[in-house]
Amino acid sequence: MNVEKLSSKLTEKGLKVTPQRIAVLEAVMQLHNHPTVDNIIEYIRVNHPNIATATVYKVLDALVQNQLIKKVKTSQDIMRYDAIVEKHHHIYSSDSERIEDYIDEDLNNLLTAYFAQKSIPGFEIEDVNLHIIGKFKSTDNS
Amino acid sequence: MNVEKLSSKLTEKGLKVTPQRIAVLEAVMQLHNHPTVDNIIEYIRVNHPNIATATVYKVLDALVQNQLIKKVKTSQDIMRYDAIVEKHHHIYSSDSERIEDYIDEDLNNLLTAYFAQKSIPGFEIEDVNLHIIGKFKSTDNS
DNA sequence: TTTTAAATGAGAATGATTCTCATTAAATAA
DNA sequence: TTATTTAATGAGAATCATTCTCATTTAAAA
Repeated sequence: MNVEKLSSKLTEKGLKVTPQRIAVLEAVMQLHNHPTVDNIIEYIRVNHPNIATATVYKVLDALVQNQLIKKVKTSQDIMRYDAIVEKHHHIYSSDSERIEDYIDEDLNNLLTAYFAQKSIPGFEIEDVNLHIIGKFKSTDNS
Repeated sequence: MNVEKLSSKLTEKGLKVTPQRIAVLEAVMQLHNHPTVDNIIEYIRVNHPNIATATVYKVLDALVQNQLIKKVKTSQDIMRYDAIVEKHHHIYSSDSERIEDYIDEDLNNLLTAYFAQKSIPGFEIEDVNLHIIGKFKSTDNS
């Protein structure tokens, strides 16, 4: 995604367009493996060596607030981020920190239908997503 | 759950039975709201004022390793724990840190059936659980 | 342009978690 | 039961991710 498109995403949300915000947004989009803040900073500093750590954190917060990216829930105390806004689920490795996206329209439909029919008393559902835990069999990356 | 039962849970896993481990296990079981480590320490120190912070962390790790409790995935950088071992899902408040358990046998069956029929290439599923995000309507606690 | 309000940078501060290591205690063997 | 062994605990320091502060800079509006 080019700078113009990234800029317009920010503008659409009423956010000021700054080089730092472009860089962070681009980084989260390029780093497909649900990057940590460290991953993001490392990526950005190649082309943008002076960006402050606190700036990256503040930009990430702003992007999350405006739903341009999402936080990924983990069982660790470091935060990870996700640039995919399309409805999807996550596959978690049980023997590494690998997290993959899982897009499955049938599953979405199944869950939507299920909760259309079965509501939870005292609770208004806004979103549901499945966490799939297991082991990646292949050899390439884990 | 009494001390004998808690002890035998530890023994079954090959863990030494210590007053600290009993106390931590009991705390996580008593505190039903997916407590933070701080919640747990505060609870324990009432009857056990000298337990060290590091001990609580170490005991929690040991209990998680031995599957007597579970870590709860969150979008925050503090860890929360869950003493329920029964298969269940989680309801997350979108406007507070409240997390509730969601037990639904029909949903379990639906998901099991779905993934019995539809496998994920290169991945061996060990567990799936649903995260339900939304708003609690009631007034009591949120 | 000028103004204004917001974003950034640098480093200090915070706070959850981990580490270290001497001491203590649980489980096992005698 | 007592001695032995091995692991767990306590205390506080250390670490590390994240947040805060505030002076400076910059984007966008006037």
